[in-house]
Amino acid sequence: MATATKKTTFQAEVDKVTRKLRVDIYSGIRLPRERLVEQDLAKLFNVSRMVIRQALSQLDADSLVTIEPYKGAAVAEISLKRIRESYQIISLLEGYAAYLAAEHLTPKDIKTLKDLIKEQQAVNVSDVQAWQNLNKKFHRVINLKCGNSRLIELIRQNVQFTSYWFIVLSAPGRIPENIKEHIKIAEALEGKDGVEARKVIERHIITAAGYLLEHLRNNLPMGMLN
Amino acid sequence: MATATKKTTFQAEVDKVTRKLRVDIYSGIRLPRERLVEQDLAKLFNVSRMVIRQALSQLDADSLVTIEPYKGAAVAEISLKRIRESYQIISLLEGYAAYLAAEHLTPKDIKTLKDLIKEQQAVNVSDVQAWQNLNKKFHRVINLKCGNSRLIELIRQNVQFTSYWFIVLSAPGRIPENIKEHIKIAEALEGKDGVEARKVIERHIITAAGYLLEHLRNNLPMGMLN
DNA sequence: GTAAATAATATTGTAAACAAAATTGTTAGA
DNA sequence: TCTAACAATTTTGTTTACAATATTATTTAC
Repeated sequence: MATATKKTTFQAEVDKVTRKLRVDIYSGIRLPRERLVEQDLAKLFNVSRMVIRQALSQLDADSLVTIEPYKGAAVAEISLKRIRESYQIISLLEGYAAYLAAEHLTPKDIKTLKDLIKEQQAVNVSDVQAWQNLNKKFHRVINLKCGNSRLIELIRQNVQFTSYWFIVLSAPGRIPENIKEHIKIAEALEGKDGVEARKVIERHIITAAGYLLEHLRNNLPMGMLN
Repeated sequence: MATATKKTTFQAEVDKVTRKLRVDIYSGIRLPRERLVEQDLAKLFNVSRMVIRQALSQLDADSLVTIEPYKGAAVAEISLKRIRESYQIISLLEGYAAYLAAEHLTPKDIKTLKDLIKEQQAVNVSDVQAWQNLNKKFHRVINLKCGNSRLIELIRQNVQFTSYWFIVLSAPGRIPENIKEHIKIAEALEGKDGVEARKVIERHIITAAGYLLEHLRNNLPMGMLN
């Protein structure tokens, strides 16, 4: 699967189901502890039970669901500890990617970053989805130029995490500050100052995580976060 | 699987086969491009074909084998690019782990590190396996104290890579230098200087990777590395 | 003899049948 | 009414049989 280029129809179905379930979990349509019964899902998606089993197994590997023998799959719970750890890792990986990318980014890339910042400034504060997309695009432009394909893959895997509904919903208050930091990052990269870009990105992400955790502590019901 | 605590006998068999195949590949008993035919392996290990399928699928996720639809599994090839990228990531992760661990390491941990260094100094230069083990132990003591369980898991996954036979075999020449660097790392950590420990570890690993790549370029037959 | 076409075989992919375990429901006894 | 034992049902786990595809061998036409 890691390198698979061709796909069988079975694998295509698995991918489709996996993606759909992933989105459902990230967007809060399926909540933590909700049971995921194979036969039900098979009927729902009109696929064989083996497709569902495979999909659930993948989501388990992503820590999005938990599987217990003879008990089945359930949407995984989320802990503050887990969130803290993930953001720490993301800041490390993205900071380093920016450091590496500084040498590879073309004037055209810098232009793209600046354009994205303009778009971000034009976003309505209440449109968290739009902000989320532009934020991801900004970081992706940088990450993709780091020159280390495995690092790119690692970032991709870890960054998915930030699509969780409770994280997206926590964004609005800090959008202006985030944009200011994006400007600093773009400036550092334009000057090919990888060390500075790294510093700013690491602080950027850790700061965001700090506010996020504070917000979650205050606003999410006990039991939601285990 | 990620969180699975209890295991069914089927899963136990899968794990066993996976481990065995992994060791065989890392140790060079099974070489790149070698086909892994399900039925043959099933007979060899005295397990059902599905056990083998599952095991191969896991190894595929680890990039140790490649699977193509209706063609089957084969031991994955290794590229210099892949090696370079992996070491870059390991240096990043372990450097950061050391930075974090500096605050958590106890005097007892420091003692353990110093004892390991003494053991390393006593190792016979030709006993690469012994050196490899002591080297891994040294780094593990530090990593385990970083306080971020996901980072520990990430390191565990990426570090496995260094068990490849051609990497282990490349070690002997640089053992003394490595020990000197270990001493510097232990000193930095004893002084709770996380920033310094990080710097030394990053340089330590990148330097080792540089020599390794040079060595491989000169000593491995073309076609071995794709 | 060579190359294309076709058959035979080997190998992987998938679904469906069956087995094992957990969960729920029911009954019987106190 | 409560609990313990047991039966019924649901759900997951695994094997097995078969289908799909690729590979190799064989035949046939030139």
